[in-house]
Amino acid sequence: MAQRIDASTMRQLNKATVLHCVRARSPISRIEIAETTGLNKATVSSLVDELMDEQFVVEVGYGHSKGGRKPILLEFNADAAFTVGLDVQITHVTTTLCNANGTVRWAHTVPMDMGGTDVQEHLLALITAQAANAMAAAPPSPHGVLGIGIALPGMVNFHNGHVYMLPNMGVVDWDIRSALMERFRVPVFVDNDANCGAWAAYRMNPTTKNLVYISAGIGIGAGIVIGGQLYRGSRGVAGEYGHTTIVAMGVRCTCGNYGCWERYAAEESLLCYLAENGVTDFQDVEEDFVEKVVRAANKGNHGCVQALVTLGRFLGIGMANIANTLNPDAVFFGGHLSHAYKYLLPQLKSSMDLKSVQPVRETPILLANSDSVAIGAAGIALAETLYQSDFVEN
Amino acid sequence: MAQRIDASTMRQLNKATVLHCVRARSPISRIEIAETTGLNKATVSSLVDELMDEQFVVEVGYGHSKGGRKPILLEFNADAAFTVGLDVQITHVTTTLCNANGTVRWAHTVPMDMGGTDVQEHLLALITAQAANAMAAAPPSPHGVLGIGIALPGMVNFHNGHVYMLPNMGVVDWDIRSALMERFRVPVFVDNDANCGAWAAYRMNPTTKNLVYISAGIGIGAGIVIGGQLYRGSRGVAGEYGHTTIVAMGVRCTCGNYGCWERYAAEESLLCYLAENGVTDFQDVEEDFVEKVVRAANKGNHGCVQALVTLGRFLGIGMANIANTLNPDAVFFGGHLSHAYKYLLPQLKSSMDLKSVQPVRETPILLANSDSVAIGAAGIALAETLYQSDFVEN
DNA sequence: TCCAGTTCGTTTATCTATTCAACCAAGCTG
DNA sequence: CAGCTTGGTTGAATAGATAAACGAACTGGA
Repeated sequence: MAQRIDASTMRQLNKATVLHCVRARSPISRIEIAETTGLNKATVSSLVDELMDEQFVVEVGYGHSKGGRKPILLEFNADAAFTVGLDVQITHVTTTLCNANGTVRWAHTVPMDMGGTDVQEHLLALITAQAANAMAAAPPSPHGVLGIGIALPGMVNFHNGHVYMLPNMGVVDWDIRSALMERFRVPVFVDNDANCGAWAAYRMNPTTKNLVYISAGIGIGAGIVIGGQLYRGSRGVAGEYGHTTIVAMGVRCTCGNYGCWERYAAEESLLCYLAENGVTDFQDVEEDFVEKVVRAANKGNHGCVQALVTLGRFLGIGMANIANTLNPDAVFFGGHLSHAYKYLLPQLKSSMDLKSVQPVRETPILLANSDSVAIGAAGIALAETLYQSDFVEN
Repeated sequence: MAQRIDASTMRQLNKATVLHCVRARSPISRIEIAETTGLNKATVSSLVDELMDEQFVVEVGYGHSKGGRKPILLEFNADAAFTVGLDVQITHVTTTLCNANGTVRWAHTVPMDMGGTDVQEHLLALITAQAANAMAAAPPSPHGVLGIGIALPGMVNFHNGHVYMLPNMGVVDWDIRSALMERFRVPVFVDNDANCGAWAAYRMNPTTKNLVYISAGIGIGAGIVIGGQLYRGSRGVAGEYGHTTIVAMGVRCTCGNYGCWERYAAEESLLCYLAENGVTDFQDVEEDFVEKVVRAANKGNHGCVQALVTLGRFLGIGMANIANTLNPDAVFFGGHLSHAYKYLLPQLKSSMDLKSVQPVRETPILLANSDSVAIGAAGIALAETLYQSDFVEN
């Protein structure tokens, strides 16, 4: 229950509103904040004072006079606090140090050699070492590193920090969050990689309050942002689009069912389509598989182009399904396969146009930033630690 | 922007919290409210006073003493206000008068004869007459009838009150809300029938904060409740599950695409499956089509049973897709086809079990109440007019 | 029957945070 | 430089929540 409001929570909320306003519209004067938020200018002054004490807001100079005293311009001091974000993939781990605006201040990628004995111990050691590096790289700041966010390629329950399953890593039922919390003095958060990507997409496009981030690679997952908040579902596993049926009675999937989307639109599917088109250069989904296919297509290899077109068509079917059901402001396309966007995007857009109901036809499909998963992981840690300035709407 | 909080909004919110508490836990004493909400008992007393002035809360007697003064028990006065809800279907219109708890106090169903000349004028006249009847049937109450909610079978934008399209009625692009607002002195709200069903399902199961209501009949639509709020999407057309592809390169749909879910799991599909199983008694989707098939199945007609099983299987595929992607607390099954639940439900459950990823396998599939759409329409009108007690969490 | 102890609910004083109005600061315009 | 305008601060007024004291009503034991 709770949800009661007393004077101090009222102030907290208003302070968050002011901070949000500064963040969104900086540089901005106190008067403008008062106008946009509806708060009295006296209140704004007092809240800004507090925020300046906490060094989240700084005065950066004067604006132009409109016939009277010049306004003092305020800005969000993004370097007042940092968080660390890790993107754990099967082949490598990317670690970023982001400031409170989600700007990357330090980044590092190391390969992942899963050859070891105990996968879990290996993962823990790797994550611990990388996060420690990032924390050490943080410049001096008033609040330091607030937390660590970790994106994992599998089913993860954010709320309890449990891994349901990491396919391709052979990990099942693991309380990774507790294991990591012991190793750091700052809070640790774990989430699905697609959720992290979705969060990054939202933070970079704050007006896009409803969006879906598709992570297409070895599998297909999605992160869903609704009303400016990550929607994780009742058990934290929303967004498992990979195993939705798009071809009833279709090809058998590793999950035991038939006709799953990721059986038709993931990396391994591309391998099939290549074979169907007479391209036999690729035997396996190796490290730079997608990039190599794109390079071949660029050189005019017709089979590669055709395979990519087929893949795009099936990817588009699933995306149209998403547009029809969730009617988001935009769909972001990420994951390893997004490196082939040049060939895939036209197919995706045409599927969206053909397959979706009229009002959602123009749903934009946008290419996600390649390091957005790690940035999003850091962003989730930020949102969870820094007071919920995101609780407050635009 | 806005979202600022001052003393009076604080009080409003706390008042809503108290009302919510009374509604959820009645009969309840002031002390218990203070304990569950965290508010001070003096504050609770004062807020309860106000709510009693407004007659939303009444004292109903005394509770048992715990060794001291007996607590005064409070209850929500559900009959303090009413709303009207209409479920407009192709064959008939159901009108309900509901109190502030969503309890039906008056209901009436009239057939819809679409034979007339101007469909829109006809609809307006019918809706106006029925709603007026319902309002006249309202018993005397302190707040009277607060608003009217109308569930329409098609694509509707709740926010601007526009109809995108009512298939089977031949209506396109119609500002029905404005037309109706002129005719009443209370606010009118229009929404998709599935959204109304979803809202009713939520109000009857307030702990089920994330749910999907499937309306399967001539077409298939869904209403989505996320975090205790209806999710309508960016353009108000979320939930168009009927035209999601479940059989890529499958049978052609009326929408122009191939393999849409509602091509495999709506009423007309049942007709096909009947024919495939040698049942030729049914030529068309007439009034009581589904009921008749069920009756025949009950009498042991094997072809009818088989057809229903096949239908259930395809319905289940789509439901599993929903469970995988939205991971709701429950899926509610409504619409005309739900009359065949006896034959469909086992298939649905088995599909859910087979087709969905592990953590969502036990997602319950519940049969929706048959008059839930009209009740939900009234409920939406209530939520929009009565102060947003639903803004407040449990 | 009376009194101590307990619980429920109200009343009064205090505190916190917002707002309003007055005021100072610093610019522009003529 | 005077008059006006805008930006920002200060102090009184106000609204609402809380804490503590108090009254009401009940239980149980002597």
